[in-house]
Amino acid sequence: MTDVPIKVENIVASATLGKSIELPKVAPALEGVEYNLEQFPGLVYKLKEPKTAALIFGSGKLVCTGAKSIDNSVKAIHITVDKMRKLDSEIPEEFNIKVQNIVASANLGKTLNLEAVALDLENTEYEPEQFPGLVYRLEDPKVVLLLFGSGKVVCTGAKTIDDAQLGVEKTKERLGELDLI
Amino acid sequence: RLRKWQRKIRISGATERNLAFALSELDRDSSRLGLPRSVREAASVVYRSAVENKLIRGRSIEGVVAASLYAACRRCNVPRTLDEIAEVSRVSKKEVGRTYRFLTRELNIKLPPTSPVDYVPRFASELSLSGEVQSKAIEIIEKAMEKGLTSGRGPTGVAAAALYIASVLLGERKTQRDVADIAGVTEVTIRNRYKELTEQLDMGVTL
DNA sequence: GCTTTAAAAAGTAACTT
DNA sequence: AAGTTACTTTAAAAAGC
Repeated sequence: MTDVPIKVENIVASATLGKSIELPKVAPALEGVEYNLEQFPGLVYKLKEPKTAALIFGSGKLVCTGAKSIDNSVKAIHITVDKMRKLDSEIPEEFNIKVQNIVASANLGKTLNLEAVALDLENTEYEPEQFPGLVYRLEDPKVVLLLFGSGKVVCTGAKTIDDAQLGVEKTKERLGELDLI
Repeated sequence: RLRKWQRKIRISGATERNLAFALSELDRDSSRLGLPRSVREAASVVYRSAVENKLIRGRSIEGVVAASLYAACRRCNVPRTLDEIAEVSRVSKKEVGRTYRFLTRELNIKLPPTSPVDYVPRFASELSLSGEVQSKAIEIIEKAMEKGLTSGRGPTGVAAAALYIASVLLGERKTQRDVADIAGVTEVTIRNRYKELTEQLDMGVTL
């Protein structure tokens, strides 16, 4: 019954369109697209709704970041690819999409004494000179959490929402076992 | 066989040359930071063990020296910030921090986060503050730590605010600007810590 | 390792007003 | 002194230097 609600803040997903793409050819279909091939090998296209950013590569692979739900990430990718297909009808209608990372935030409800957590909790890094959060690496699920003195937490590295949720719960449980919360 | 022998000589020659370079680099950084020989020695011990454990691969000697020195300063309780280390070495703050994490992990060196208390003597002497002010500042910091007022806050900012408060309380007032400059933080940070400490600890408003 | 994207947490910094 | 913007940390993919 640990039941700590988490909020998904960002989803990173990749798609493989299955066909190489001539970036200069599809670029005109994406209003406001940015591309400095000297600086970065992909096109950068920002969608307003769902508010996301897509990185499009000549290999036919694409990365979508910024969505707050898996549905929106998938939706954003399809909207972007549909526009590209208007200038390149060879782009398949169906392709694979894979969630690569999920960032979520949560509130443990109680404040934390980070110096104490740093001493007793395993696999942590805490360098307040550099960053106010304590870095906690969980092995199962394999996620990384940032713990703050306020009791707020950020969980990243999860591939599924369940893992992000589990990561937060296990962290709270472990803190409880060590009498740190 | 002769070839193998020559290679061995060449390699050990390079090893010695690298060690000599590392130690001269360490001397240069240490003197620029005004560190005592004991800290320099501690740093060379860290550096040598890094070499023995083959941790230099893929890293610059300067970077490992800087990180070793950063670690030694912390272990000897005479901390220098990553910015200060980066300033005197020719290594970026990011590189020093990254190499430091690598070394502490690989050499199983576990250092607790720098305590604001360790910055008090240095800042106080640069500000010409008395031992009474230092003691008072340390007392303030210890109370703050007990109440969890230091979690997530930069150690230099906490030390600076505590010294500022102590200097006012004991009639040796220094301006926030002077303290901020010595501690390497902004006046805004001192004010934020100052408010937090005076409000959440005892102290009546002493502004 | 770097480049580019997005987003949260909390502290600190650098500018404006 | 208040506001704003921006940078620190974490993860992950993409193609290439």
